[in-house]
Amino acid sequence: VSSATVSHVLNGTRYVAKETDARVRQAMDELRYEVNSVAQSLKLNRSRMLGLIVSDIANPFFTALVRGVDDVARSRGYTLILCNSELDPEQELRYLRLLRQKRADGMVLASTGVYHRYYDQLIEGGCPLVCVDQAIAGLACDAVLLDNEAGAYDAVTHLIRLGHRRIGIVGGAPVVATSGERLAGYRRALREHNLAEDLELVREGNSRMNGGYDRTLELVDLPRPPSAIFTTNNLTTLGAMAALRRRGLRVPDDVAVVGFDDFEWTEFFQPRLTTVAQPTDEFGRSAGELLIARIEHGMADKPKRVVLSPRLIVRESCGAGSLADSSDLERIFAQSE
Amino acid sequence: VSSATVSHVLNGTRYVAKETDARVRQAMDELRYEVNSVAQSLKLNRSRMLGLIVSDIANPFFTALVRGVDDVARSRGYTLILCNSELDPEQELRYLRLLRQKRADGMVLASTGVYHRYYDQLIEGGCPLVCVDQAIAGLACDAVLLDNEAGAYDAVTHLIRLGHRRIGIVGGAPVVATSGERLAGYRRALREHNLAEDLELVREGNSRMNGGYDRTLELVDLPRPPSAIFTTNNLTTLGAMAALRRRGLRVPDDVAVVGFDDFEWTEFFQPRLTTVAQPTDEFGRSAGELLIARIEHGMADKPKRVVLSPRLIVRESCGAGSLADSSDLERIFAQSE
DNA sequence: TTGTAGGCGTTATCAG
DNA sequence: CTGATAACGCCTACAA
Repeated sequence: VSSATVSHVLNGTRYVAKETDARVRQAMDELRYEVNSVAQSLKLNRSRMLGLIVSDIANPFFTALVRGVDDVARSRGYTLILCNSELDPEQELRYLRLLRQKRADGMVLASTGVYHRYYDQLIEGGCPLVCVDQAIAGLACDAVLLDNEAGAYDAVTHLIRLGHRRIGIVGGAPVVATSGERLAGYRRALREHNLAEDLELVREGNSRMNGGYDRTLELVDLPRPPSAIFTTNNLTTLGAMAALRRRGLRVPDDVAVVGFDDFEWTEFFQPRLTTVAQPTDEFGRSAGELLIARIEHGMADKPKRVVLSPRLIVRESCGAGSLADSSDLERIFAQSE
Repeated sequence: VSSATVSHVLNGTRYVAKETDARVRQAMDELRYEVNSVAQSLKLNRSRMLGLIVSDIANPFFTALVRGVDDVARSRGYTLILCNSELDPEQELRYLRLLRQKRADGMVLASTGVYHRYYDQLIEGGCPLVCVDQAIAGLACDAVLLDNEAGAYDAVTHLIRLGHRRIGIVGGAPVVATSGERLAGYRRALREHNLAEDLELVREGNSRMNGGYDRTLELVDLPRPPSAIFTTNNLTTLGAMAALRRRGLRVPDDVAVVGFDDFEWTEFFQPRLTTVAQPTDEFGRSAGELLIARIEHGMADKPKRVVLSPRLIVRESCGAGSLADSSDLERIFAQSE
C-alpha cells in the first residue's frame, strides 16, 4: 500500500476500497501513527495557526480577548499561538517576526501602538493582520475598536449628573491611543456641561498599577482635591483604589470613582465599582472572525473597521447608592455555567 | 550562491567569505526574506514549540501559570501554544493529539485529572510531558504539585485558633484530585483539634462559581449554620461571597471566610480575603524548566516530582482584625513594576 | 482501485 | 571557501 493511499484514507479525498481502508486504519492504530502537521504545513503552505499578541496576559481585559479569539479559532479549526509583549514594542516586533517565520496564517495584534515599518512589510507581504483595541496610525488593516471617546463621555457625564464639579482623571500611558481618546471624552463631557477644565486635575499614568497609585496620590493631596476620579483603564483603577485606601479615604463617601474596563469579580467585593465596560468577548470574537475571513477569502477588499460600543455599569463606587443586589447575580451565574 | 551557503550565513554554521556574506544579507533584505521555521522543523524534527493545556484561561490561577511557563519558554527560545480545555477531558484529549500532530517538542498539562490511555501512549512515544497542579493517577511523568493537604490544614487550623467550632467547607469538583487533598487537610485539622466532623457542613462543589454559590447557600440556610467557611478554590470562593451577599451576611462579622488560591486584586476591596496562596509563578516556571530539561536531556532518568508549599495569607475576611494596611501595598507595587 | 514521482524549504554530507 | 544533492513527511497530478 502506497503513501498516496494512506493520504487519501486520512483525508477522505478519493475512493479507497473498503478492505484497503480497513487495513490502513488498522496499521495506523498499531503503529500509533499521527499525521505530521509540520509536513502538511510545508506542502500546503498554511499552518492553521493564528498568532495572538497581547501586552499582558494577566490583565483580565486581554484574558477575555484571548478567550474570544480562541473560541472562534477553535471552531474554525485553527490553533492559537499566544504571545505576551509585556507592553514592549521591541518584544512585539520580535513576536511578529517569529509568527511570520513559523508561518502563522494570520495574526491578531493588540498592539502597544508604536508604529514600525515592519507592520507595512507584513501588509505588503500579504499577511492577514487584525488590530484590536487600538489601530496603528496610518496602517491599512482590519481593526476592532471601541468607541472610547463616547465611553469616557458617558462616565464623566454620569459623575456630573451626580453633582460632582471637580472631577479628576488618571489616564493610561500617553503613547497608547485609547488613553487620548478617553481623555477627549472627559474633556467633551466637561465642556458640554459648562465646567472649566482644571489642568491640575488631569494626570497621565502608565496603564499600570503603580501609575494609577502615584497619580491618584497626587490628586488627593492637592489643596483642592477632586470629589470624583475617573480612571481610564483597569490596572490604573486598581492602583487608584490602593492609593485611596492608603490615604484612608472611603469610596464613595469621600471620593467617587468610575473606572474604565470592567472586572467580573468586582461584583463580590466592596466598593463595587462603576465602570465603563467593554464587550471583551465580542472583541475577541470579531477579531477572530475578521482574521479568518481574510485568510480564507483573501486580502482583496479594503480594510474593515468594527467599532464596538462600551456600556456604563453603575454600581456603588460613584455614590449612586446601592442597587438591588440580587438582580445581576443571576445574570452572572447564567454566564458562568 | 547556493542554498547551502544561505543556510550557513543564516546560522553562522561554517565560514563564509565576507563578501559573499554581505551579498547574501543584502539579498535577504531586499527580498524581505524570512526563514521558514516549518521547513526547519520538518528537517530537524523539532519545532521549538511547547504546548500548554489549561482548563480555564480566564482563571487567575492559570493566568499566572501561563506567565510562568511563558517566561522560561521564551528565555530558552521556545514558543507557547496555549490550549483551553474548559475543564472537559474530551477537549483536553483533542488538544493533546493536536499538539502531537503539530510536533510540539513537549507539553505542560494542567489536567482535568481524568485518566486516559492516550497519556501512556504519549509517554511511551517519548513525548516530554509535565503535569502541573495535579498528577494523573498511575502516570509516570514529571509533575509540579502543591502540598494541598498542608495548605488546607493550615487554613482550618487558623479558623479554629480564632475560636470557630462549626466550620463549613465548600469543595471543588470531586473528580479533581486537589479537591480531595484539601478536604483531607480540613479533616485532619478538625481531628487534631478534637472537633467532631459534622457531615452536613461538608459540601462538594464543581470548581466553578455556581457550585460555590449553591453549596454556600445550603450551608448558611442550615438550622445550625457554620460560623466560618473554607472554600477550596478561587472560583468557588467568589461564588461563596456572592451567596453570602445574597443572604445579607457580612464577612467576617456574620461568617468568616478563608479561601484557597489568592487573588492579587483582593487587596484593594473589602473584605480582603484570607487565602491559602499558591506560588503560581513558580509553578509555571518549575514546569517549564522541568519540561525543557526533558526535551534537551532526554527521557532517561526517572520522573521528577516537585512539591511546592502554599502560604496562608491572613487578611480581614476571617475576622482576625485589620492588618496594618500600607505594609503590603509597597510590596505589591514593587512587583507590579 | 491504486501506485509513482516531484516538490514544498530546510539542513547535512560529501565533493570540489 | 562553496556547491550539488539527498532527505525530512506530506499532497497531488498523472499514469496504470
